[in-house]
Amino acid sequence: MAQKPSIPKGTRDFSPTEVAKRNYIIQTIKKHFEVYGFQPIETPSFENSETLMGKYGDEGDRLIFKILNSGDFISKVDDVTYSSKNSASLTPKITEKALRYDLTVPFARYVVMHQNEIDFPFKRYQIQPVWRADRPQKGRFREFYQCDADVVGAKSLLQEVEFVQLYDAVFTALGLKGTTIKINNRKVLSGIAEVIGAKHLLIDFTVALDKLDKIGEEGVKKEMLAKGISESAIDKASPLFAMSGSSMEQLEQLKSLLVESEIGMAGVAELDEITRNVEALGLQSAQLQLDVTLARGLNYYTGAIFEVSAPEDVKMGSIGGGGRYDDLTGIFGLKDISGVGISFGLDRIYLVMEELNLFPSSVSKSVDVLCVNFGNQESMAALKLVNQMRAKGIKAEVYPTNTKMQKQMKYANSRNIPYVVLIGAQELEQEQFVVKDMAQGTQQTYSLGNSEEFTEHL
RNA sequence: GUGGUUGUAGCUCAGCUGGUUAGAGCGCUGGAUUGUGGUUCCAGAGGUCGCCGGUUCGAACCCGGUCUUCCACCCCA
Repeated sequence: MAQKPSIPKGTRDFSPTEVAKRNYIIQTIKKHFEVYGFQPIETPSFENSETLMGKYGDEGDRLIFKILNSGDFISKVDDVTYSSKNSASLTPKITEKALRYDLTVPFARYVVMHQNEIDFPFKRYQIQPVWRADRPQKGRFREFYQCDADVVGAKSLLQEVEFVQLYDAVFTALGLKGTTIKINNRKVLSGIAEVIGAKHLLIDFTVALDKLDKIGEEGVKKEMLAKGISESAIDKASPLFAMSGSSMEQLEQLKSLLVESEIGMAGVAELDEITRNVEALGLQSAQLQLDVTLARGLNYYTGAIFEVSAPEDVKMGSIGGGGRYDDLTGIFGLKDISGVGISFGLDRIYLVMEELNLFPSSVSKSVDVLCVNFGNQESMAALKLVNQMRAKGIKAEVYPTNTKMQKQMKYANSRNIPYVVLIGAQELEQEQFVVKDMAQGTQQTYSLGNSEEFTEHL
């Protein structure tokens, strides 16, 4: 019995047009990564479980796809664990491998393993799929691509400035205007937690603060209370809810709030330097915005935190994120290596560009030239011409069968082919070929012996 | 992982309180047009109503389960 085919939830097939559009984004990102001096690496799709587990928090562990061991794995489990029916204790005994959850942790592992071959500072980029056992939504998949660029082994804040410029350069090149690059600093968040006396509740505090734009001031306060943050502490933090004005103005407000906190002031100083330098260099189409409520990736970020949101009129989560992590490689035994990086969410950028109609029509063009097939003799002449064009790198093909012209023209039209070449009996006799410009509807005749006359315009 | 939502032709969607052969637009195929697509006209093909089970004389419609989509939470690209 034939089964109805399907693919797992949260995964997708990509048609030729979709692949072309995805490649267009990838090529643009790749080009800029390389222009900025990053070098590509690739890592395996799956890692040893212990490399990934525990690096993304409890929530992260739950979302990691585990790979079942091969062979008779269940007989190797001891009876106590087996009969406990406890997933948490059974899982590590039957799954030694897991699918990559992001590109940053595998990169940290890579750096530690190859530390003796690497020239620091090491600037690498990596464009590969990652997997998360999340419940899918719009713009949220179980298999998706991340495009990461990171620098390890350099503490200078110049890197942060460059990453902001890199974001701006890529989004400008893609024609994606009006993106907002939000920036914050983990040290500022630590400072605030310290000043209000909730140092031990930093994560709870920041996770709640992060929701300000979503659930409002009252909602945030309520959540903080629920997490055990005292009312007086929340009161002290209240200036945060009313932060406004330019980045510089907000920094001034932060300075007065954080005078007592050494770490907080260090964060303010970093933000100050980064924003000043970005402002001095200027951005083309993106906007840099200080956002003290931004609190992503706290499991490893230690300094700057970035998040990019799509233009306002598009409903989409962040299309990029990143930050500085002072000791990511520490967990793998390599101390004192600072890293900072950013990530582009290919699939979400795709959805945003599709919604805003930003893909150039040339992206989905399959070939440049299609020759109509009029029969054996004629198509041989066409093949000859096509070979000349292919030698010049022009994408050209001959329609494979001698069907009616209407059908061939329709085919060219629906495949978005800009030029159709006609070599029929008449043309063959006169050693000519006719080129129809599909967009204009115009036709022009060229000599078969002098095809350059046509091809040099392409 | 929790709560909800969606599924009808290739696509976008109609389909009355359950009632006979389930419709439209677009697309597709053929013809008007034997050397001209994108415009026009005519004709035609195409559907186990997501899947499994139940209620009923009778189910696209009601009930249960399941898969999928999307949404909120969680978290995140």
